[in-house]
Amino acid sequence: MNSSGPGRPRALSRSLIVTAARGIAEEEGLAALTVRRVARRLGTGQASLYRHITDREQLLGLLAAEVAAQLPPAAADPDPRQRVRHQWLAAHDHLSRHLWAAGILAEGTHLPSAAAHLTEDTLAALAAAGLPPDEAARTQRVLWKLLLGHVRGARPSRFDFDWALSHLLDGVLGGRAVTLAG
Amino acid sequence: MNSSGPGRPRALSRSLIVTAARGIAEEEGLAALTVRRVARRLGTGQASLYRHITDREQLLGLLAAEVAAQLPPAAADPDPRQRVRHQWLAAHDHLSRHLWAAGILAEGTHLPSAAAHLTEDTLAALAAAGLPPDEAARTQRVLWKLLLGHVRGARPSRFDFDWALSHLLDGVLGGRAVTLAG
DNA sequence: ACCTGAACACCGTTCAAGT
DNA sequence: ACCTGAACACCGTTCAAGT
Repeated sequence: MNSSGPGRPRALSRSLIVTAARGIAEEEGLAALTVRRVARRLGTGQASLYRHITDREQLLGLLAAEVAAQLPPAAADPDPRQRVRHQWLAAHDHLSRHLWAAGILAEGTHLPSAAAHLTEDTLAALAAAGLPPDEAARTQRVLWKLLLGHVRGARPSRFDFDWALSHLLDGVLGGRAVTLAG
Repeated sequence: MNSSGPGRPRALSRSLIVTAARGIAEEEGLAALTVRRVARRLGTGQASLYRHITDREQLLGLLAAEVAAQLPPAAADPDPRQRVRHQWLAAHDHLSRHLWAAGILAEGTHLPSAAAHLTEDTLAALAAAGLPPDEAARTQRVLWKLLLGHVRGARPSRFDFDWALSHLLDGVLGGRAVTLAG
């Protein structure tokens, strides 16, 4: 019984707002996510939200950070190339399930920091595959752009993404062997 | 002297609307491009525009088609791989100069048809490089996604795009030699 | 001291009233 | 017959008035 008692009219909080906003985004997309709709869903006046968030932009950032934090962990494949491939395919699938968040993540200046574990896992795997740090960093940036390019906009294709991902890794890692000794 | 005489108050047309709209988009971005702003720039009532366009969405489509039609022609390099690379680098530069159009092109269902010559040039070059038609078509789709992914959103890098483009072409064309005889 | 209704300055689009 | 002012149903955000 976690229903609020009759003497406890409402307890608005940032996390309640984020949850309500995410519900709208998941159900009806980003365009339907208006401040007024969130307030209506929570049974509050629209002005009340501004006690807990500074503006709509910040709210979108919070939502995108949540989705980014739920990006999949590293795959278990012993081959680092396949480890990268599988983690990014899983990332593709995750973002495909939350398409509304892709646009926010793409504009975000510092938001990919919420996807820090994906970045770190990728850099580690690419290093294990013998790629120098600067090329690994560039590859990681490019994978991110490739993923967002595939997931946003019309006619997304998981197959095309996998194909591009594989060929890009082939091109980058080339004939590079997984050398166990330095 | 092409100033309108005093007895000729206005002659609104679709192309006048598109020109005015593009001016606003180039100067202040897509967010500033409102139907009312276009009307104000033309000295008309906002309702009058709807005699020549069906809605804002259609207007955006017309603008994006214009930008797509101005994508650069094929480069002159004798090596098909370099021909593809240089045409897509030029396409990157063109779209970078008209960033506001990238988003519209990305959503567009049929709009890439306005970029038909880029598609055709690329398919021809990839065929000349020995790629079978289905792989060439996939490569072309992926290049488009890669370009839009790079150009939209934060921190675009021409260098990263070139790097990804080159490595992708390497991965796709592999050791494939340019065979002159079937 | 805290909350929020009503207002402000915008949107895209429609339609009845004007010429 | 053609054009368009004013209205409608929305926005995000602010602030003065209410408890």
